[in-house]
Amino acid sequence: MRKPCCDKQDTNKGAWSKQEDQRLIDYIRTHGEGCWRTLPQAAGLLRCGKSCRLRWINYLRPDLKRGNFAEDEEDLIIKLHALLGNRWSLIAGRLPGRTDNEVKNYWNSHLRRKLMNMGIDPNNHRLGHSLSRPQNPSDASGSATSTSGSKSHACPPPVKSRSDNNIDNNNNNNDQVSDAGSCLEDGHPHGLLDLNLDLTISTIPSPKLGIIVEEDNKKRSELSKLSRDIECAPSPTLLLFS
DNA sequence: AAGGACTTCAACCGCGAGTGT
DNA sequence: AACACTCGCGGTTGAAGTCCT
Repeated sequence: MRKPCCDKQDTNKGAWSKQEDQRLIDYIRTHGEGCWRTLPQAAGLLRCGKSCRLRWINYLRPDLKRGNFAEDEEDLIIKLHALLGNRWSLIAGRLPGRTDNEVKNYWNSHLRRKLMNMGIDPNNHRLGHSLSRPQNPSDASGSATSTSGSKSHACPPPVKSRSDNNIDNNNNNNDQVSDAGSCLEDGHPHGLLDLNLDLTISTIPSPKLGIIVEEDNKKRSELSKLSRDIECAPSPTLLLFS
């Protein structure tokens, strides 16, 4: 049924060359983002649109802040993960210059382990006792490699809902924000947590970022909406980092 | 110095949502 | 209403780099 996103035999795969990067940058500079399906041909790239989009978003965008995560960014990711679970794009939306892929990788390679070292279960942000039931036998040592890390969900994602619509789908529905075991699970009656949801590292003002800021505001309102619906016990990490 | 184990991160894949026809 | 198509997301993979013995 679904057409493949690209004609696989005619496309390059793997690492991008400098020339490819330059072509993509040049094209987007003159024509702007969007229409990823037709972009590769228009830009003279032997890549599928998806690949171009990913390369641009995760690597070439001029507003990207590359390099190590600052401590406040780490704290914010941990807080937001406690709140939102593995919604990397939402989390990244609160970190100017960071991408969902970057945040996801950083979580899996650094922050998971950091939390585990602190005796906090990175999946549900609770202290000790619930610390990782091993997801697979080989992971029982507790060492979190990035790959096994991303495979594991101590609190398995419930019904998979890609859109954040279920954020809006309120009330009588436990899986509002339950994937990856945010603090909303585990059946305890929770008191209302006074979460500070203005969880954003201040944005560097830039005219180029107009669209991004607008997008960010959209996500912010989603998040605020979410916060209204949330009843959540203070998770240890939220307490630790607040 | 060598090579195996482990870690990192760019890139790919498959799926679901949204939208147009 | 049903289908086709594009876009965006989260999970996963694998090459390259680093560490350890």
